[in-house]
Amino acid sequence: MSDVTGTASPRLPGLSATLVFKLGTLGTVATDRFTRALETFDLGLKPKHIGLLVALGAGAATSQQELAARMGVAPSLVVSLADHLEELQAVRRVRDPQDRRRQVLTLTDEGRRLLDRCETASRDLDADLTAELTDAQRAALGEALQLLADRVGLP
Amino acid sequence: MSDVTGTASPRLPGLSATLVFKLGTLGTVATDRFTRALETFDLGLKPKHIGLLVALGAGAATSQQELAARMGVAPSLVVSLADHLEELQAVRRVRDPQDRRRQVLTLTDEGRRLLDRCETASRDLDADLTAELTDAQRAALGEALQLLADRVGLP
DNA sequence: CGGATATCGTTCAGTGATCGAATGAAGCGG
DNA sequence: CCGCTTCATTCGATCACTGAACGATATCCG
Repeated sequence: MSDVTGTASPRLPGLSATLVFKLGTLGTVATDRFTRALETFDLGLKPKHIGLLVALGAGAATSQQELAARMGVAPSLVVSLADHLEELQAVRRVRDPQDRRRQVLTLTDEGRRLLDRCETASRDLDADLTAELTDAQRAALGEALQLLADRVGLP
Repeated sequence: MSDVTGTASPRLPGLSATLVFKLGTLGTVATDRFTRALETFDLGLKPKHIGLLVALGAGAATSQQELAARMGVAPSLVVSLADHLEELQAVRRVRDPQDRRRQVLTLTDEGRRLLDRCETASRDLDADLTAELTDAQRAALGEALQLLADRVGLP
């Protein structure tokens, strides 16, 4: 009966039914939980630190500029993240002999251990988060999110 | 010698294959895009403002404390968000006659219009984001995300 | 009734994350 | 050699957000 025009009252679906909205809110929740998990390590690390390690683990040794570009943050932020990670021996900072302006970052064994701990923690969070999903749903979700990530050009 | 495709260890999947990681990164992207869309409105609004409108639209008139609890932010933040939205005539602030300490917020028609604009913008972002998904995937994704949202107690 | 206590909204100062501009060292083109 | 660019770093500024203090109101209990 109601609106043939179709514009008046799409109030039931609503903004909160859109993907961007759900992704935004769930993303915050996910990041919060991961942040709390990180805090239990008691190393003063934030998600961005781990993001740096991940961006580093992907390819070979990388300059800080390159890292900043990959992560979408200011180069000056990479400095402080790398400072902290270097103190923890998770990364090594070496001047590139071919171009002595560049600081080449590489992942150390300690950094790999740290990444493993994060992976374990993340899997635990995943399990808790998806407790009410079927295996098929879990798989479909992971697949779909991966497609979105590819679409926007992420790791 | 050590890498290449031989390692059957759980190193290949990696942290970036976990849901929390994907949700975190995609959540940031989604929020960034929504933020940019909001900026085109040129009303000085941030996602949190819209979050307040959504939290408000859900139920009836609500006190600021209640809103703060729902949104998981400090009551003092609700003050400034509501200040801005009130200037834009998107919400009305009225002292509760039953309890004159409480400021009761209600969504105005202007606020509803604003929400509609946001919904339209979000649907556009959704369409772009999921351009490479099949309809079935899109549906499954929305469903799964809704289950996660329910699981963690979100709108 | 009346004083102690709790609650609501508001203000304000402080903190943390992030950025942008300025700086200095190093490379590069002519 | 000399300007021009690029890299890392430092530093000051900004923005969102919080927590503590405050005043006004409400509620409880003797």
